[in-house]
Amino acid sequence: MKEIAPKCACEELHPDKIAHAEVQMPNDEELFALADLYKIFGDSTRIRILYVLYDTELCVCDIAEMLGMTLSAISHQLRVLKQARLVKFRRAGKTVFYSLADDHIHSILGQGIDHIRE
Amino acid sequence: MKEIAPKCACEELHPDKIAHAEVQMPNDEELFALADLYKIFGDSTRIRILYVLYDTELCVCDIAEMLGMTLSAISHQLRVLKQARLVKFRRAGKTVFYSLADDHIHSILGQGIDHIRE
DNA sequence: ATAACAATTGAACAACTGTTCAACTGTTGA
DNA sequence: TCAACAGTTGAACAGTTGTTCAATTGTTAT
Repeated sequence: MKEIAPKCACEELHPDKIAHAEVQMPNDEELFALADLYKIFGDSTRIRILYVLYDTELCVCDIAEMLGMTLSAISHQLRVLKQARLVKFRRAGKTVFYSLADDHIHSILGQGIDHIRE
Repeated sequence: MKEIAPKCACEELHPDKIAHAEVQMPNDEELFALADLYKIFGDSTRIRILYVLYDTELCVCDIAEMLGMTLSAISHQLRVLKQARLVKFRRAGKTVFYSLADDHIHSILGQGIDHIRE
């Protein structure tokens, strides 16, 4: 547990609370990783891509059409989603089909929409 | 269900998949709201604030001290968290104590850290 | 080979975001 | 009333991000 050097007067009023909070706090590495994950979901284009892939695979062209955006814009975002391992892909001839990387992504998306609708 | 006008050749190969995906997709309003929520979590300063508040209330000064940041920077981010209704606050004399808005935020934070650690 | 098509990539640009700094508000105690 | 302190706010700045455009890759069919 890290020692906190009190610099403001109010801090001395509740050092116990600070100590307690420090224990619960995940380490910085975990928190930065978590922020990075949420950052991916925090863009409407990317989250719309994830939802159109919710239960099917689609090619880049289809996604662009459904979202009313250019192939290039979608491809750039698919690259981000690919690097974050949120989607996987397979090539079939000229066409590349994308789909969600695993069931875990489903549950995150499911919880997300539950939160918004409640 | 929206009609999709096929513009690329590959789309005609699987119109059934497109229709299916369209049904599952939440509406745009919901998706933009969801992206906005994730955007809040997608900043390391804000997510660190949320985690130090995980099981206690703290004043702005304490949070700044624990995160090694200025009062001003923390105050700006607390404003964002306040507007998103993720934290609440109470004033006690010169000091303002912040805490998580409700238990629901706890469960979101909990799922987040589970995902990173698994 | 060559043309046509799906998709990717890099550079450039505008829009957005987070921190800093300085000025300010509100509360307390002398 | 005045000084000290906790916190807020707005402007400015640098850094980041998402889209567009043009050029390019890779695959298929002729």
